[in-house]
Amino acid sequence: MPSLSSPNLNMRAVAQKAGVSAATVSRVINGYSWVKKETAERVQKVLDELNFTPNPIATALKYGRSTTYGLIVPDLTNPFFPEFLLRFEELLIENNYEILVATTQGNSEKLNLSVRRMLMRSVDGVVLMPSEFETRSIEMLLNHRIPFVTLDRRLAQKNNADVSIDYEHGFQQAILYLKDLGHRKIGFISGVSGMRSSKLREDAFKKAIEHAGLRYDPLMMQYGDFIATGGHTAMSSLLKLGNRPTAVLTANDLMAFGALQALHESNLRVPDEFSIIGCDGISLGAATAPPLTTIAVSQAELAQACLSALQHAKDHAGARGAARRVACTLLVRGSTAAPPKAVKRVTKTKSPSTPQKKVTTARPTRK
Amino acid sequence: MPSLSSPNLNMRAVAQKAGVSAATVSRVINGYSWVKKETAERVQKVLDELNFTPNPIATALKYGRSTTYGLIVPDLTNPFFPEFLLRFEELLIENNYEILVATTQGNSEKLNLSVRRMLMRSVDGVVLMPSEFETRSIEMLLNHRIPFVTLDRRLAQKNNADVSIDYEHGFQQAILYLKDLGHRKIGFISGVSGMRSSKLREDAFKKAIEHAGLRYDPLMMQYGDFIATGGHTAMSSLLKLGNRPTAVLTANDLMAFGALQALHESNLRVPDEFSIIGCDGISLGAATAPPLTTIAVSQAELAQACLSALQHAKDHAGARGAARRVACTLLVRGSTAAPPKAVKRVTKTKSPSTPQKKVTTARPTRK
DNA sequence: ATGAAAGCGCTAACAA
DNA sequence: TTGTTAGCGCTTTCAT
Repeated sequence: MPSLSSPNLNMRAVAQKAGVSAATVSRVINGYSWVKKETAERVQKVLDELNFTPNPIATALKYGRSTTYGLIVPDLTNPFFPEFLLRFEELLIENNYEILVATTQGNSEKLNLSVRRMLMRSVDGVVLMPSEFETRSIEMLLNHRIPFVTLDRRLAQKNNADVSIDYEHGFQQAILYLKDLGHRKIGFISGVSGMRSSKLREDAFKKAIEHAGLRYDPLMMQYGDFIATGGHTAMSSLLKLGNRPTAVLTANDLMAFGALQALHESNLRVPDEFSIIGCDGISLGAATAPPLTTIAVSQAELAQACLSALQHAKDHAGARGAARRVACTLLVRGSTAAPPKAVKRVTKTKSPSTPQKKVTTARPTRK
Repeated sequence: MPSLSSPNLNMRAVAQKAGVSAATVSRVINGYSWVKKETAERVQKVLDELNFTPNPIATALKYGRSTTYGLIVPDLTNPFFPEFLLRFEELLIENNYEILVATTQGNSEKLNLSVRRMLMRSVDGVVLMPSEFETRSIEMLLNHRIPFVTLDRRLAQKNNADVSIDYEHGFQQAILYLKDLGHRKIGFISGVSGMRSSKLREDAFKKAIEHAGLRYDPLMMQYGDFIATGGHTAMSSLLKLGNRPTAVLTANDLMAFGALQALHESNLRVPDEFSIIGCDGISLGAATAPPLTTIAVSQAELAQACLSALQHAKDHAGARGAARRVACTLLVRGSTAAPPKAVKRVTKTKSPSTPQKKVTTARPTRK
């Protein structure tokens, strides 16, 4: 059952109706070879008339490509990934590609299984977003010469590109913004300790702190788990600190939710008494009380970068994929304000290094 | 490229290695026909050794079935749907099925397109979750004899089953629970006016109110849009009411988030001054401040119901699918408590009809 | 009980 | 410029 209107319609039928051979129809559809203009038009007319689209399954069998990309994510419960999927889908349907989604839940067995599923379905490429990798699954991809893109691995080899998020910039904006508001003691809730994706954001945080001329205090850094409960726990610890921070950044939005919750339970009012900045820019961040200020990754850009990396790989089989970077920018919503007692010390630093207007991006705050 | 370890491995290769014909290998794999036990075992050994799985694309082309189900959802931004996807995936991978996901964004053009995509890929069935349907897309499915399951349509025809959520029970639990806490004025934030899915929950609400011996007041009902902003607006309206409610139910969790936000902005403390109950039971509901009490749908059951409906359709082609019901139960977290000034009027109603203990389900509250 | 052969719908090499 | 043919990997009559 190939095409839409009629349950049975194939190239031979089209060919017959147009008075040509199936091969010619194929040529017209794929735009290859030189088909006489007249013939092409005639065929095209029938094609339109019948609203015919070649059966992708037959093409997949014959030609090798399945016009399907795989997407392997760690966790569909974190809205970041569904939101990526959404954007990725938008891009792919334009090209009549489909997506095969698989979830790993941070489980390496499941990662292997997912990769196998992808191979079995002959995907043309895979976007690999799990936080932790495993050599074996990568090797399977490599063996089968399936192009793949990783996220934030900062590592590329043959048939393999990497898209990484430029946290440095986003974190710098965030820290400068907080500093301008008067914050001096800024904490950070990282992800799982030792995880590469945590490290990246930790480093960006430290760098931004130093870049802003503030002192990095290891006590201000807590580890979480990339989900809300971890953010909650980490924030509770931070609040117990003698010399506690007045503002906290988190390595993702989910943990910021948990942090918000912990603050609420401690009767600390956000943003008046405490400021929070998340990271990711998930749309639900607009729905917290107060709405979450966050370092937002452009999902549209991310999806585009992944897709073009995959397409590039197709056209340059065997070549090492380029590393691509995607920006992230501070999105000011409602969880940030000046600290309770604004630091009175005469500001020797240059006046607002990054004026809020400039920093605020896109989406309007609801307020 | 069929199977995992070696990029090229097909049935002929297996057959050769086992000293039989491809046909026999096929028979062994599919368990059909009577293959001599000895032969079967020998083939099986080679199969295991080579870790061979038949190429699903070839099977799809030949046999018609693609071992793929389609899932069409309205909105991946509402965690309810990714969470369903998660469960559905869990179920499907066991059977070596894959999922094709499509999003409609409430757009009927996109719904049509999605159904087309499904047809083109010869899916074996479709789970249709969009809030609004369009005859055309349903007809396409019907024409092609593709089994499909709808959600909350309460309508089944040939090759088509319906799974519906038993809101009545959940809403009753919620209302009784609130009543026992002392609430008498309970509001409701519905979905988009006129939408079937809104109506269902509205009716469940009204019924529950009356069942609890309370009076249904139309002023206490506001329409939202199934996303947070709508919940926010609706809650603001409700708060402006002269005789405002002390507790509010919402038709989904996302709107409860918005409601929570509006309450926060009005400086009303939840749950001390106002109670909120959502609907859906998305996991992020545990991460709000305070954690959201909600009427939780069992996603595992829902996924299972959809799958078995689809499987049933496969085995009984042309038959009308049965209607299935999935339960939902009150999940008490932290957004509900007695109203500010507990109603002193001597309770004539029977003592706590549904004690909280019994009502509270599963997941522990963080507190 | 097993094998040979045809064919699902498409494309690419080869012929014409 | 176009048509004929073979074959992608599998399943399934039809022979044997």
